[in-house]
Amino acid sequence: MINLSLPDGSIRSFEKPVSGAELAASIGPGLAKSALAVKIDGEMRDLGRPIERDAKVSIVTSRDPDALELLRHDAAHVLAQAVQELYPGTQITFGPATENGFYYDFARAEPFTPEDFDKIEKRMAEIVDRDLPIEREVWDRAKLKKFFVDHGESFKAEWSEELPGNEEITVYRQGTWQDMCKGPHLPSTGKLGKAFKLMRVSGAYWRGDAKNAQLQRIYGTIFFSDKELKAYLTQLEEAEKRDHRRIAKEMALFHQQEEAAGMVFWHPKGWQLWRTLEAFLRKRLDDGGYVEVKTPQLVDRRLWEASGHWEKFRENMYISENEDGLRDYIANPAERVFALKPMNCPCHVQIFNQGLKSYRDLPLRLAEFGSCHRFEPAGALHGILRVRNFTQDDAHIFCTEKQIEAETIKFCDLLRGIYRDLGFPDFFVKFSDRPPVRAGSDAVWDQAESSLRDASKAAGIDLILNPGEGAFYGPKLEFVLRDAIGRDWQCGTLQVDFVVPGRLGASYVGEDGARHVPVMLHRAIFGSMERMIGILIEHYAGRFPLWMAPTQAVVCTIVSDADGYAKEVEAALVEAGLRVETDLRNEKINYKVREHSLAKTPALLAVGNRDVEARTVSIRRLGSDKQETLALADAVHRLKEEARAPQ
RNA sequence: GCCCUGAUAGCUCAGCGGUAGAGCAACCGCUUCGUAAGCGGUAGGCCGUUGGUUCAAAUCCGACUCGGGGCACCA
Repeated sequence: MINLSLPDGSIRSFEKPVSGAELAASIGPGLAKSALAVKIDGEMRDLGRPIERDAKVSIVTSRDPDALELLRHDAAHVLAQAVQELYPGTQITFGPATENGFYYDFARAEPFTPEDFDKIEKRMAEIVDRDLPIEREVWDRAKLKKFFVDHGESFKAEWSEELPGNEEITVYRQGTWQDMCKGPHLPSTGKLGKAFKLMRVSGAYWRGDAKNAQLQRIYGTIFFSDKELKAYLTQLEEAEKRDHRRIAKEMALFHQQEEAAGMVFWHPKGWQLWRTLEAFLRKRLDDGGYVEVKTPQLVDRRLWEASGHWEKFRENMYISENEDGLRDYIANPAERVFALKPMNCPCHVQIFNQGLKSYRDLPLRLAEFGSCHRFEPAGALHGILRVRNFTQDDAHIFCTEKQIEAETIKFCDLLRGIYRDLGFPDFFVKFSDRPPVRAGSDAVWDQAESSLRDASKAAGIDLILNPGEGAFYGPKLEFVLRDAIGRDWQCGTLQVDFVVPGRLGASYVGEDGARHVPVMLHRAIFGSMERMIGILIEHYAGRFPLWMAPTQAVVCTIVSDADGYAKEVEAALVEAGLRVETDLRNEKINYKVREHSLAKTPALLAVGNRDVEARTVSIRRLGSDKQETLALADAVHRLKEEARAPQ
């Protein structure tokens, strides 16, 4: 007797094992039809497999949040089948579901182009119409290897060899096509539906390694309904409209050009935004007990050798010619060679090292808006989100081991407040531990990792583990914020470093009168000014809150008779500290409203003859077509209050 | 760096073997108007660079440069 308990609490008993499909049919014909899979004690299984033991079961339909992943994985298989039918000789490799859809990686000499998509989509639809049953088979390892070798599937053959020996190896068959796969899958290709679309083709490496063969990856997405697919495509269009490069052009914030690839030419409006954010952050740092410093861009190789950067980070550094102008530092290793700083930490240690420090000086928090250069591969560059010259809102906290916890808590509080005030109430934290290439002994890493973990716990922060992703000198916390359309961006960081201070000879005199090496906490909140500005542009779609907006208000005249008064209004707003422009052009108010609205100006102040007479202004706020007429002094007062940066 | 894709006026884009096009912006007039485009005119291009095919190339082919989407890398 097998007892299966259903989500509603009822229990169904069967004489012998039943399949998920039979269970669904026993509950009702509607459910049998919409059943896609079954969850047995929370584990998703094929509908056709017998349930052999007592368990909590639930029938998975398209309403189950986990069903989408199933659908997408199946779509990847159908894609692969369609491609192999259309392009014989193409090898299959992997094809998982992803967050937004699915992909499948193929090996084929001829490139796929987006022009092939129509054909492939049609064939996929055909396979859906064939409604092929999807069957699970358990295969013997040797048979599997031979099968793949015989069928010219060298990648699959390679992979089949490496599967752990104790695992059951399953093959899923749909019609004449099959793939080695763990499953689970839908009962038949007909369940897929046709709300799918192939999105793009790109390169990918076999097993994610650039040393391996290059495969062709076809991306697609699928939903249970056309309506959801359409909504997703609309959302993509929305995201494209928010693209910071597009908005930057529209709002004249900055530009980039090939003579300085990966760097930014800030225009007046963009630089104003930068200055506003820098001032906002600087105030918080001042209040938070930091002292600001400024250190050199170009620093002798010897310092980078001492810090370990020359060894661990040199590939990413810009190396200069030496002092005498000799370019060939390889032929003249004794000559002095400089490098543009890729990080600020070694320079901050130099400041720490000036003069004898006592434990009474700790914690010492040295902050810098430090401009760093890193050589990034051309393909990695992306607008101002990924650049080669960026300005870190960097700081290094020199402290004792005992102070790590208190400093971590203090930092998390500071960061939380800043993210909230920028408009990002939600963030999460990743914990990255020791990477394969690193400096420092295992004992030091053990200590660093456990201090950081304990301190995070004390700060009330939940950590998501991110193994092997730490910096070469220490483990780190990475703060990831979520934007207005649900995308995640890694910005802040806190890194514990027991290595670099010692290497660079930092020490302080302790209570015991002996010399000790301080711990250094590397930390950033924005991460980089450039990147944060890019994120803010996309988050707000250029419609910044008043305090951030480069131009906060434009005074628009309705008739030229109001020109003199408009200048007076402008002067009053400037006097109140607002960033204002005046539009005296001989254009209709409709035209001016449209133009300044498209330019995303937060406040428009229209003045006509009535306003000249009554000393009023009519305010129209971005995003609303309502107007409000106020006495000039009231309008100035109100805007001034609202334009104040969050305190 | 690798794969796909693209490059035409300041911007957005059409043209895809036969004399280079539109809208917006710019400039010049007219228009003074109360909340998302008033009217008319003028000017603006080595069709990314470079080889080739052709009677003829923005258009077809190759190379290169740069942009975009991914991969890898990463703040």
